[in-house]
Amino acid sequence: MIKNTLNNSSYNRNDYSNIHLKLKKVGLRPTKQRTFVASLLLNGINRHFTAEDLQAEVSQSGITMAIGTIYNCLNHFVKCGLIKHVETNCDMTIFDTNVENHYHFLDEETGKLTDINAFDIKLNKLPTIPEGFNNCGLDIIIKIKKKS
Amino acid sequence: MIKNTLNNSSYNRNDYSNIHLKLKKVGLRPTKQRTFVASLLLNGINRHFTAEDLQAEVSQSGITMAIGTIYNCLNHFVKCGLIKHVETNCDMTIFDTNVENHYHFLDEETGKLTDINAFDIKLNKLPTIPEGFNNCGLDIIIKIKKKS
DNA sequence: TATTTACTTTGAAATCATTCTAAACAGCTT
DNA sequence: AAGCTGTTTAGAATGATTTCAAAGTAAATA
Repeated sequence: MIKNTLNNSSYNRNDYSNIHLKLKKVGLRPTKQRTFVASLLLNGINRHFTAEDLQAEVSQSGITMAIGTIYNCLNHFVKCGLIKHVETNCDMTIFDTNVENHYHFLDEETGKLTDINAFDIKLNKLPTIPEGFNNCGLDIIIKIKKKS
Repeated sequence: MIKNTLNNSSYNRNDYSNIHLKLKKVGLRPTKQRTFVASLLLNGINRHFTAEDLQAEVSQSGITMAIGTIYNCLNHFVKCGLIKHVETNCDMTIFDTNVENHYHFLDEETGKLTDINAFDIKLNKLPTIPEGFNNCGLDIIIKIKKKS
């Protein structure tokens, strides 16, 4: 019985040099775990997901990663700007691979998020940022509910 | 030794008839606990607070309320539109007594929220709400961070 | 290449906000 | 006042996330 870890996985058969570069560029040591997660997340496809979602996806590749490592990895990615949190009050933290300006619909009943393209909302006036602070991003959530 | 509950508190010396009306109007039975919490929250002053904050405040009035009751009460108030959640990814749920349209600055480092007046943001274009759904509110959060 | 150092992963335990439970209690209706 | 139903309570349970110490690994040094 062979335990599937990153040591004997398909990891070693792929070329991850571009991902290694991305990780190094933000100051993260490109471990196998981070590299594999980055290969799933940083491929240009926009996604919303939870830590648990990601663990399941990793698992489907025949690879085992501790949930603590998943969180550790995602938190580092957020801190380095590779992904971001969506500001919602949901019971689980939702991550977003799209770090560009864009917004969300939030189905209040199911918690499901849907993207809103940046050009579908036009902001003609914004408040002055408080003295001594920098603007770090704008989150807009339009809460919706199925008509009954 | 007298245990301070709502039974022997200042509750009974006040006139809560207007609060009772507010609660009845939204279909909530005006229990002593709800009435007292409503007297703290529904006085026209805009506040952000957590369940724990509220429990501390109740406690300072010499009154004991179980944390479960605090949550139960706040959740009912939200469901009835007396208060609302702020959509943030903070570790604790933040409630808001201001149910009118308005927005927030969020200090990413401290988690502190500050109000933005509705007229300080001008939205000139909004996306179409998905078919079969109703718009239930717009949350805007401007994340800020102290200049270093 | 071998050694060292610092950082990372692991699995399990701990934390902590929130919800649940069952019994006691309190509004409301008759 | 009786009875019905919804509410409060304290404490247990839940569940997402973090922490821990030990083992492992990338990178730096020699």
